[in-house]
Amino acid sequence: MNRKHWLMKSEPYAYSIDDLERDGVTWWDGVRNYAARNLMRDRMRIGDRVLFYHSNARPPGVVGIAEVCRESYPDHTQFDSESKYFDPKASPENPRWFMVDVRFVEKFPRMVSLPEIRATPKLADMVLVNRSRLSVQPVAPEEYERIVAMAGAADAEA
DNA sequence: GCCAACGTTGGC
DNA sequence: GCCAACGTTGGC
Repeated sequence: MNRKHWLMKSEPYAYSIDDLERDGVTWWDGVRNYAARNLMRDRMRIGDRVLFYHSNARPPGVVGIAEVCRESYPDHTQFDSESKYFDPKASPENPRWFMVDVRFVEKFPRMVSLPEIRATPKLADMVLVNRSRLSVQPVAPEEYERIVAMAGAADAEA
């Protein structure tokens, strides 16, 4: 299977891995960055694995795994004038922002923190380390497997 | 709470 | 199309 790997950031105060475990599935609304949008819209496929990252946490880090379970469709919050994600330039006929759905796979036995990731030479090329602001980003297969191993998790690919 | 990095907007 | 001003992300 040609599964790809991603990392998606969420502030745990807004939506945490525990929220995803409770909900089972969630839509990934609110992405308003073109590079991140393009990855969701054009590249993400059902079955791709997602490292779930808690940003703005102390410490920040990867806390679990999710899986893409619905491919890109318009993010409805762009049409909602009450939403903080409202985009007046978007319309249902001409949507600008897209999202995917992700399904809970597992919560790690322990977080793999950003300081640990930075301290791991084989993770030095991660987008996370080099382009800190991208909230949806690709992860190399070997990076994914290393982080799963560092978390003491069962092999999520098995 | 600060602020560096960097993405976006808009005037020209 | 450039680039200055501005806004946001996110680590610390």
